[in-house]
This record gives sequence, C-alpha cells and structure tokens, in this order.
Amino acid sequence: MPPAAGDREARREDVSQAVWQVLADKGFGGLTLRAVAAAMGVSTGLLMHYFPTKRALVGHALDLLERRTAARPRREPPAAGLAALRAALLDILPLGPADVARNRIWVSSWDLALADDDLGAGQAARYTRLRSALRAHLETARDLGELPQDADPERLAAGAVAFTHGLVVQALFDPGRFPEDAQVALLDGFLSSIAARP
Amino acid sequence: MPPAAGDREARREDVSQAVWQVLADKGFGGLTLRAVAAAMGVSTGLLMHYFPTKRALVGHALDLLERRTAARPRREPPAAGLAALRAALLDILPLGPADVARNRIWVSSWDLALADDDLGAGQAARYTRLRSALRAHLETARDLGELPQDADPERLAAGAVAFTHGLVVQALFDPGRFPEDAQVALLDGFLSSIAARP
DNA sequence: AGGTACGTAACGAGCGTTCGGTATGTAAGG
DNA sequence: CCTTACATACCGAACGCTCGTTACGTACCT
Repeated sequence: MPPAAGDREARREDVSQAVWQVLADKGFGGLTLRAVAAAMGVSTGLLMHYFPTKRALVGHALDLLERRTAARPRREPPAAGLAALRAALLDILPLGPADVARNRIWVSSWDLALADDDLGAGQAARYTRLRSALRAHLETARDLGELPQDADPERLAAGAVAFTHGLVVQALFDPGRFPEDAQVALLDGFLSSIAARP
Repeated sequence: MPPAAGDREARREDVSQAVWQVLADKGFGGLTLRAVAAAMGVSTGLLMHYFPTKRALVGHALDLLERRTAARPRREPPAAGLAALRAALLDILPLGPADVARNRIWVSSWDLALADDDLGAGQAARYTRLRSALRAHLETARDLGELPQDADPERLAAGAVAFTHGLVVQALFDPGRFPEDAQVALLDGFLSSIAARP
C-alpha cells in the first residue's frame, strides 16, 4: 500500500485553496506556480507532483471552487416562490469576505474564459444551470400568484441572473458604496418590481 | 521643427487599435508586445518608441477606448424619461460586432482592474459616472409620472446598471442564446417592471 | 528493496525592455 | 545649392528575468 494513500486528494485540495488565495489576491495575471507554492510554503516541485501541468492545476481549482460553491451552506428558504428566489440570490451576492473572494475569482476568470473555448463553454453552462434553478422558483411564484399570470419564468430568470451578477461586479469595484444592506435593498427593490402588485 | 510632427498622436492611436484587436482576440492573458507588434506588422521597437512601458501602452489603449466609447454615435433618444434611459442602455448592450468587442475588452479588463488599485478606482469611477447619467433620466421619468412618485432614482440607476451589465456578461458567453432581439426583450421587460403601472 | 513524497537545481522558451544602427527628414551655414 | 548637423522613426538583435516544466537527489514509509 502506498504511504498516506487517502491523503492525495486532500493535498490536491490544499493546493487548490492556495490557488484561490493567490487568485483573490493578485488575479490571473499574477497566478504563477511559484506564487502558489509560496502561498503554501512549499516548492513548485510539490505542485508538479500532484498536477501534471499548470492548466490542470487551475482547472482543478476552478472545478473544486464550483463544487464547493454548490455544496456550501445555504440560507434556508423561509418559503417557496419569491422568498426562495430571494434566498438563492442572497447566497450569490458578496455580502461577506468569503463571498467577496469567491465572486472575485469568478469575475477574474472571465478574461481567461472569454479567450478559451472550453472555459467559455463551461461558464455558459454554469449560467444555463443557474437560470434553470431560478426558473423553478419563478414558476412556483407564478403559480402562487406572486407574479403576474402571464410572466415568463425563463426570461425573468435571465433577468434575475443579470441583475444579481451586475450588482456583484459593481459591489466588487466599490465595496464602500455597496455595503451589505445596500445590496440587499437593491435586490429587494428588484424583486418587488417584478412581483404582481395588488 | 520635428518631422511629421502632428502624426505622433495618430501613431499612438494606431498602436491602441492594435491593442484592442489583440485584447478582443486573446484577452489580457495573451496581450504581449510581440502580439501587438505582429498585429500592426511592425517591430516591438516601434511600440517602445511611442510608449515608455507596457503599462503605459495598455493604459493609453483603455483610456482611448473609454473616450471613443463616450464620443461614439448614439441612438437619438426619441423622448425624455424612460425612453431616453432605454436608448442609453441599448447603446451599452453588445448588439453588434463592435459593441461585442468593446464589452469583451471591458469584461476582460476586470481581472487586471481588481488586482490594480489605480485601474480598479478608475473602473469604480466609471460606474459612478454611468449611474449619475442614468439617474438624470430616471429623475425626469419620475417627474413625468413614468415612475412611482416615491421612486429612488439613485437606487434605480444602480439597478439599471446592474441589470444591463449582467446581461452583457451572459450575452458575451452565450451569444446564441442572447441574440439582439432577446437582449432587447429582456431590457424592455426590466424597464416595464420598474415603470408605474396604470 | 522499492515506491512515494517531496526539495533543489536547472533548462528552454517567452517575456518586457534596452541598445545600436540605419534611413529620412528638417534646419542652419557657407 | 550643396553640405553639415541633428532629431525623429523605426528595425533587428540582444539582455536579463521569470515563467512552466523537467531531471535528479534524498528522506521516509512499507
């Protein structure tokens, strides 16, 4: 049996965490193997021991970030429909330091994703998945009478994604102007604007 | 008198255009002086003749892109208020190839801007300027009765910027799913959702 | 013993930048 | 009008550095 067998995947996760740290700090322009190794206090040789190439190392870090994001603790939706949509969107916004770092990494990755067909397709697929998850909440909301009966859930889902991610970008660049309560107020304003009015 | 005096700034613009071309094609990760020189069919020596450093070259290209964007021909607002807001937002969306390239460059620049304090502050200032331009239209719209009387123009401006730029990002990654008419339909849906209802 | 887990050192490529050289033009001197 | 002087415009090669990657050595575990 190889020594410390089960640790191998754990080490790869450690490396990915260091990648996240460097990315959140310096962006993709400053992401070098030496910087990642320095962030871990190890040598670049270790990195190449666990990943065949830099691309694989970055790919694993982004994949793992997505899986961790999907599996992270979420807000309990207090009710179905619009309340659940609100909870899902609040989970996206950069309201805490961890969310800021996560969003920063995704926004930074767009430069690479727009130039690399594979990564670009992955990003597009992520958006499609997000829209269909939100669409479920919007369909429920419509059936509950929280939306106009003629509302188009797919279009509203795309709009909700647009609004939320556009807010993410503004908040990342100007956190002073978009503190937690300002982001929540903007989101609530958007949600009440799409809601059916009495 | 120096020979061909007035041409100097024109050459710097030529270089900046080549920078745009490389950025739209390969992103910041592929932006090298050799790539820019190759796109112009000149040597890297020429680039250093007109710019002291790569950072200055990139800075000039982004500055010039912003000025060109501000001075580009715009849609005639058919009326004041919401119609003017609609025209302004349509001018932002990637509805044609030129707008796609321009937006692609800005989105790509976010990786650099999030890591560089100067560029980040510039991006934040751009957002502030855009919001206040849109706020003017929203104030007019409110005064015209197109919005609820208690509408908050600054908050709505931030929301409109968020919606529009979030849509830009989705459209860049999935142009097949967001053709021109889909983007316009989404925008019109957003605008009618914030409008006062009869 | 032998395979795993590293560290250390080095390689070749590509980067931003520097340097010397050449061509071209204007400006001044005779 | 021709010559000299000098700045500008640009090229091609090269420098020093950093990058991703490779090769090799060593310690440890089984």
